[in-house]
Amino acid sequence: MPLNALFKPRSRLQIQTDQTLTQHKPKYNTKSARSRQHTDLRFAVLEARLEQADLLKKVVDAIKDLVQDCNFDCNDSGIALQAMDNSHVALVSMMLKAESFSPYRCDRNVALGVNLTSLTKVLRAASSEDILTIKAEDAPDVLNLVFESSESDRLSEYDLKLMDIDQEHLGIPDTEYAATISMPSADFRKICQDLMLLSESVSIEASKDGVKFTCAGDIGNGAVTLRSHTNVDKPDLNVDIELTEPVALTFSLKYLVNFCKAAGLSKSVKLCLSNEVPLLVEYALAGNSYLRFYLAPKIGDDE
Amino acid sequence: MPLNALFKPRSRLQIQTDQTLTQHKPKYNTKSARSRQHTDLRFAVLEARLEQADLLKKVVDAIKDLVQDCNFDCNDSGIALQAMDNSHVALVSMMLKAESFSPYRCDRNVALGVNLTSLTKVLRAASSEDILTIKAEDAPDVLNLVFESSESDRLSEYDLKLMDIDQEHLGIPDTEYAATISMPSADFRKICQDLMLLSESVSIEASKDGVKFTCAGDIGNGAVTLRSHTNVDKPDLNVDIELTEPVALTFSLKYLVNFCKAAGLSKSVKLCLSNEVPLLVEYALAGNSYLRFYLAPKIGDDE
DNA sequence: TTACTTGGTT
DNA sequence: AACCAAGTAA
Repeated sequence: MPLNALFKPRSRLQIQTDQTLTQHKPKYNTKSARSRQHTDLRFAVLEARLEQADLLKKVVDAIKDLVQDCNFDCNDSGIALQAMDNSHVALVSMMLKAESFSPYRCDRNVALGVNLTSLTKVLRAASSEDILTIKAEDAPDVLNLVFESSESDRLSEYDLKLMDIDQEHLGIPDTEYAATISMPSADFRKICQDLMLLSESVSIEASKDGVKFTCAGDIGNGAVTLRSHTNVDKPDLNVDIELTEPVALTFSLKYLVNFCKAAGLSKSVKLCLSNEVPLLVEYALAGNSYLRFYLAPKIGDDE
Repeated sequence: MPLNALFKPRSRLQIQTDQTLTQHKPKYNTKSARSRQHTDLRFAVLEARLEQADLLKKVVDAIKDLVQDCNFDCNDSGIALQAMDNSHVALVSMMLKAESFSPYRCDRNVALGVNLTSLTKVLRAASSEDILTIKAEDAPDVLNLVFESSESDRLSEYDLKLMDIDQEHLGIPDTEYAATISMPSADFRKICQDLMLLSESVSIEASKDGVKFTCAGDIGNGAVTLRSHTNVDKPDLNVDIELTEPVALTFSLKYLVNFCKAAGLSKSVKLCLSNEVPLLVEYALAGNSYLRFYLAPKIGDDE
């Protein structure tokens, strides 16, 4: 079931799937071809400094296989990104709050249409320890990224061309989930990777004192059960389950494994489930920022 | 611009490019087909022992994609190799001095025409830690390579058939370069690899206190600036610039990335630039040996 | 196409 | 030193 059936598009009709699929080649903004020397002289509407370039590298790494092109929507509260994958089964929602930067300034709302493959190429040039500053002008045709090595003996500056992206924006309702599971992100990744060797889909079953991941495939069946438990010394390793009613839903493992690329961003992951509603997989980041993935459940014959 | 226009051929006219291109299939010497058992009984004109087979492996790895067949010119001072790539834009010049071997003996000048792909196959059999001895007879039709494991519990012996190679030999003039840059070879490799994702060519701009590598491509522009700095503790990481006048030249990144395969041979690399003259990329090896690459700059419309 | 080996990165 | 990616060989 596509996500659109579960989330209502906020402003426009669903994008033609064909159109989405043929958008592989970036179509860059064709405004005046300003030479890069002029960048500094124009007024930067956005300027955001990230102590660790690593954060953006990992975020983009985690979503670039789901989404090719998308807008980074910047305003004074931070940088947001929302995009569906081509098949409209998964949705990525990223929020990098202003508090995650030091400093952060955005004088005017601006949408930066970025091809994530190109952004990956640029970010590859940043070492994880580099300090990253991103800048954009008003009505920008490039995104400016500056990497400084911590010893500041190297300074790399890249201008990434931007594109106009016609983006569907879904309204994501605030949901009271029937079950909310917190668990170590590495464990969730391991479970999904292990079960994917047996089957294409996994059933996640939340009950009062545990979560059970089960799958059935040609070569056999698998089931991993985690019991909720708390260790005050290592809260990252806690398995915590909040439940209003028991839930069992089935999801595509391919997507879950994909989401798990974000495991490097946070020691802990939160899974939120309710019947008839997409699964929410949330990685909390420092400064109230987050990376969220939504995945429509498989229902009926889909399984 | 081909290198021939910048370096004068020393003794013969330029090889027909077609001829060079059709020499892909090794044409082996067709002297008497002596059986390998006799090798030991004949007088070895050349005998050179290398403590680390690794050195030769890395050298050959670094040049085998540029050059298919070439002569190893051996005399009592060492083993030299000089060859242009097929397109005559790049030139490799290797010198393994006698001091780099222990021991080294060469009683008579001898040119060993080798197919580098074949040599790679043979060297693949050597583990990096092996002791390598190469031997050749007078007027040889094979090159004899012996690998001993350092524990000397394994002894591998290979005879590589040699070929007659009609080789152009360019005279490389001693140039006073306008700029000589020493920098960590790993950094140079990283910069070239990163920028290659954006563009086919890079401009290298040397000024008094820094080097700037810039490129412009379809997805955006990139610029990496290194400031010269010295750290007595880690001289390998120094960025040092000797300059008589500022220079800015443009080069093909494909070739530079290729040269950077040699980064494993030395922690440091030297870039020498002057206007109208090929770039020299030098990896210094132990015992005054070296591996040098020359690359013709892109000029005018080439950029 | 898959598995392994090698090299690079953290 | 361990992990991850890419290239190569089967």
